[in-house]
Amino acid sequence: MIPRVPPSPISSSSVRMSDVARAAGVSLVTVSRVVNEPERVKPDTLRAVRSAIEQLGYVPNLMAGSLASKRSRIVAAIVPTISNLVFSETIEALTRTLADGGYQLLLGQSGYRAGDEAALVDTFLGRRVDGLVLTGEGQPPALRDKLRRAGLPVVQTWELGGEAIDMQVGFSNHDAGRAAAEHLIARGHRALAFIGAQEARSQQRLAGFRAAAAEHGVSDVPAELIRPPALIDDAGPRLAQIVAQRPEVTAVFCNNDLLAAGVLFECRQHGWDVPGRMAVLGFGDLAIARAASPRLSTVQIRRAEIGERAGQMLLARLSGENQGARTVDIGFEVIARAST
Amino acid sequence: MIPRVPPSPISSSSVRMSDVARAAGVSLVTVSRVVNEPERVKPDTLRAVRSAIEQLGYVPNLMAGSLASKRSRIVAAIVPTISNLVFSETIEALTRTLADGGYQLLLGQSGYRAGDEAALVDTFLGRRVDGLVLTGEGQPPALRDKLRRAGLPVVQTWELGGEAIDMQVGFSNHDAGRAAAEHLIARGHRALAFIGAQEARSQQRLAGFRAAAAEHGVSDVPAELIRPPALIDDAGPRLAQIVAQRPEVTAVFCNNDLLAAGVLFECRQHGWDVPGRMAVLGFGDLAIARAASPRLSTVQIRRAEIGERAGQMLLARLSGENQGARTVDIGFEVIARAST
DNA sequence: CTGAAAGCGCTAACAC
DNA sequence: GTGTTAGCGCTTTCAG
Repeated sequence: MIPRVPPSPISSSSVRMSDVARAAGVSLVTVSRVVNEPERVKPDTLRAVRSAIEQLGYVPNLMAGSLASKRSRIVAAIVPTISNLVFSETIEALTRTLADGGYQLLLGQSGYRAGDEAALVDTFLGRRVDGLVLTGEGQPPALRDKLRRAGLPVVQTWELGGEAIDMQVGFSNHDAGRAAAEHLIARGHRALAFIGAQEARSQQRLAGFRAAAAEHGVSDVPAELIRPPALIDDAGPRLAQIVAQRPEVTAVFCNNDLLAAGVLFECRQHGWDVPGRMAVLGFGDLAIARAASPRLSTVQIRRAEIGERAGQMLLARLSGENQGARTVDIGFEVIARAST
Repeated sequence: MIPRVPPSPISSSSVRMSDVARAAGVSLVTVSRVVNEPERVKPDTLRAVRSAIEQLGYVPNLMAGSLASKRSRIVAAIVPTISNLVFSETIEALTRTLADGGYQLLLGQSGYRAGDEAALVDTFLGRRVDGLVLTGEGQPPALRDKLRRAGLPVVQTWELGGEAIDMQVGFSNHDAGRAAAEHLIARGHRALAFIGAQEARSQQRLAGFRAAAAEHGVSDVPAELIRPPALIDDAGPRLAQIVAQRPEVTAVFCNNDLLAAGVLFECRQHGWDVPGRMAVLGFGDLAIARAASPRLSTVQIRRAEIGERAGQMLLARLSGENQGARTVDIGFEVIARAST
């Protein structure tokens, strides 16, 4: 028996719109309409074309479509690193929101290096992405200008303030730092310390933390700044160092919950009671904060909401709406649990 | 004084290659060469064209380039979710490796739903991505066929076995599960339990775990399977449940280190000594394993290496090399620390 | 509701 | 080394 050719569609990369048109006995334009605006095609034609598409295994070339329509349906996002829960949850929500709106996400990682961010922006502009999501608000002026001239919707996330390039969704890291200090001081602590990262937003929080502390007469707040990426296993040694140099410290504000968990473990290692000997305040309200023992007090940031709102703002603009808010403050909330 | 027009480049989206050509007094093709193969252009011309590019603020339209050259320089990756450290570190390494090779990463999240994965693949094929990275090896036959017909390089990650679509880089989850059981049994444990996720790879590990246990006469291994996403705060309650129903259990294998950390915290809550009352074995060797107290024994997976190797395999293929390995086993290693 | 013509901005041959 | 000629596969007018 002669083996028959399997009834499989031709390789997708070789079937073009015109092939479908011929097979369905319509013009190419009609096929385009079936794909993009099916409601404007007569049901009979629609059915015929769709069956041809099916039969041939046609996959529209979105690249060609983008070139012709000047809309790529791609949005790019740049984060310092994706392997930080803090950003990955934002990106997850953003990806989901965009996907629901028919957009895909091109991902870029700056690795906390400004030069890389600029280079990525160039590539993305070259790809004619329809929108851009950035992390932070500290882009160099040249970059800001370039983006404004490019005229595409841009959302800056995770920090408010500065002069927005276009739109912003985030919160005040400075205020969050203030709130952290006030929480610890309200609990009676006067000797505070800070563990964070050598990175803009963390340093904003430190500034706020110190400012609020100073207002209560606590003027000397030691800080340990870890060079990114700040991993959980950096936290323990840093705490040990703080305690060695400043044994009077009774409360530490950690710039994310993972670091705080590291501090919790370190305390356990030394047998220091938390919060008796050392109060620990985290940042972010990651799942680990709720699971830790003792339960971790923390500054809650609704990370997914940042991604969602950023996606919605972008989608709104891309669909022609122009009156939406340009700045969204999603705020933060100090959650008191057992560790402070 | 009449305010002069600022010396800023025209909006990037309006300058075309032909504009640069005119400004530099060369043909359009020469500009294209300056952009893509500068070594084939005479230094003088090069300089002239580059200065014109600079002056006009020209940003090449990669979309048009892709259409003409049939290479998008985009690779797509699909993971269940990016907000799981286990995948995000792989994606981070992949993104970096690809970026160094001049490729960008389009990100898709399947949310552990097979249907979403298939839909994403369609979109990505439509965008004519040059390569594809998938998680796992359990794609439905229709999808596998479609991908093979599409003829683009595909790397499946995080699991070995099955019939590869094209290339694979990962390890045997079944064997990793076996190794976990053997480690615990070697430490004298006979009443084992498992906490994992309702998800293919986790279940492979469970199967291996149970198989090895059975070989040592341990035939009844209770398992708690969490519906994804399995967060750290699910772990404690599950452990509590296991202990309530099976107080004889003395060792638990958690399917990632975050869950294991949750279990550690839960033990602390109850005052159960680890590993005295309960031995805890993690999976992944995330940073938290090294920071935990007690230090967490775990099955180490080199997650970044998966992303790196996947990227390299793709880049090699995209640059025409065809003899590289199609399957890379990156293995795993049981790391004994203090928790077992 | 459907079709014909005219590109989108670039690269791939092939000449010169 | 550089230029000329044809498209890449689709969407957009604008007619009918």
